[in-house]
Amino acid sequence: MNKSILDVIHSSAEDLHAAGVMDLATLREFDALCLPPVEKYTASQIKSIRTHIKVSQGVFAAYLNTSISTVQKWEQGTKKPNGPSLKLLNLVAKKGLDVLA
Amino acid sequence: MNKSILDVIHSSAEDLHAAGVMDLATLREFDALCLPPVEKYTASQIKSIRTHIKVSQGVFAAYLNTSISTVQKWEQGTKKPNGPSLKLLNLVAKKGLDVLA
DNA sequence: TTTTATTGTAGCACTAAGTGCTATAAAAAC
DNA sequence: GTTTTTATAGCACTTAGTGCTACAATAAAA
Repeated sequence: MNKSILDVIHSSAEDLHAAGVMDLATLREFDALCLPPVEKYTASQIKSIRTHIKVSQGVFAAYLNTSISTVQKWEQGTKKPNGPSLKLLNLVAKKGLDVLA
Repeated sequence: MNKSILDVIHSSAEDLHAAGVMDLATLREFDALCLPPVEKYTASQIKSIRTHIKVSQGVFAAYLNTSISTVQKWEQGTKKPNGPSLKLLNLVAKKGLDVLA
């Protein structure tokens, strides 16, 4: 998956929309196709994401709006984060905690 | 919950950190306390969030990194979004879809 | 207008994530 | 050295998440 190609497609779609050739709904479809792939993380990677930010499991859980127990199980590998949780982890890993504030 | 008070606390904590009086970990604790409360949405409210953005259930699901089936059940009231999902819905409702891109 | 394709509704069934709780250990603060 | 915070480990339960199917409603194309 070449990101630059997706970027070109994306900006082209935006231009078409700006020119009135493409409606908003269709533009959104293109946007969805150009969404960055959501990475999966191992237990230790999840822990790394948190420790690099220097927050406790409790604070991390608060930002993600989940329970301490859940964060613990992610980091121990007992349970794996589901789709939306993974999305949040990706956001934090790539944009920092502040995007969730 | 008065948001302006939280804002004052938050910026005060940031100042203390900038002055070297408060360490990063403690600052984070304050940040977590000042996190905006995550609102719960009814089924129809969730649908409104999506339709206002003018995206299909499929596109919406792609942004949230969840399944179409799940979005449908949220909107039908069959199932209720869990913590992290609610967090994402709040982000979209308050900041728009682009924060997830 | 009729057909075709997309989008959304409704319900069934299953699995695993999410959650709470407890006890213990490790680390940090005092 | 003591206390407090933070993290680990495991048990038990509930329900969200997911896929699949069939059908209805809407939109697009012929």
